[in-house]
Amino acid sequence: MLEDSPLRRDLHWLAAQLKHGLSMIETEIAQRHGMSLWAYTVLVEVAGGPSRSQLALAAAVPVDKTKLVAILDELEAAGLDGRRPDPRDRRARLVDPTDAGRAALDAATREIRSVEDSLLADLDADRRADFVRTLQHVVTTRLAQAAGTATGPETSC
Amino acid sequence: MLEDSPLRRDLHWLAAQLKHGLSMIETEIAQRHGMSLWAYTVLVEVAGGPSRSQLALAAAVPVDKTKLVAILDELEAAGLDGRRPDPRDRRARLVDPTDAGRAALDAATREIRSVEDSLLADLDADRRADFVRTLQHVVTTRLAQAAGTATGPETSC
DNA sequence: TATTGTTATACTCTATAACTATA
DNA sequence: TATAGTTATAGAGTATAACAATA
Repeated sequence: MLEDSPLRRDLHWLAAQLKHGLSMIETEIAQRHGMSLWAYTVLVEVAGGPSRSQLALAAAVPVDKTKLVAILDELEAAGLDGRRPDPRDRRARLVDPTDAGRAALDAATREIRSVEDSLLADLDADRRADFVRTLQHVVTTRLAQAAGTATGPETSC
Repeated sequence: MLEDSPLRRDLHWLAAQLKHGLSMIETEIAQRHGMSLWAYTVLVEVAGGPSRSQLALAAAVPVDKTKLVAILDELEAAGLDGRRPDPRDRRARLVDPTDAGRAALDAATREIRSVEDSLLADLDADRRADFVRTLQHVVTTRLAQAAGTATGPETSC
């Protein structure tokens, strides 16, 4: 047998637990505001940038364009966003949030940030900043190298 | 709109990226040693403890007992573990690794640890220990509180 | 009657391909 | 001919229920 690693439970297990736990919590929050977590993720992008076509939106999230159709249907049925034809290209449809959509998004975002903040609340400011910075570094710099081109679309929710 | 959070990308997104990236990498490693990542996860438990029934194994991983059947079939077909009847209860079957199973497990584990270690390799020892300790703390202590009973079985792979 | 391992069934997600209307 | 959006189809993965053998 191999001797014990310094990582009691490995990084993969820890990341899976954290992701799964946050998914559960944030799914509940999103649903309380009338959205699935995927719909919340899309609405963040819809409200966070200029009016865009569904294709541009799909590239930004990122999510498959065929899946985006169902998500936008859900948001539209809940009155949280709307589609209108692009006057310059009648094939395309521009997506915009409604006022209710912006309100629901802000409320849900406040709750989600509050939960994520509270997870780190018992760390002092230095350790907390260090932790987040290190996690960002590992994900954006080291992981991209190690995984090569492996990390495509469809990574969350 | 809400003002920017100190988390550029939120914790959920970072955790999802890390988990997804490690899944891709470790799936490739496991398959190079003749296993799926689920089979590797089960084999870790099989080789890491005493001979146990499938039910005890399913509880330990954790994974559903019906799913475990298929995973053990895969391991058995690859010659990495074996099932034998429990002499004290003929309903139950005890699972043990073969010599080839232990060898494949050790080799795969070495590679997986190497990848996980290399992700943190450019951090000095203090920051690295701090990061892992904080992540373990957040997952095992803070997250369990916040998620309540939400984190059931089936959390990884 | 309850439990172990197994098989069968249904359900959810996702991935791919095909279709329409415009360009 | 190519592109934007949509719909339909197929596949993987998971969850639930039912079953045979044994306790």
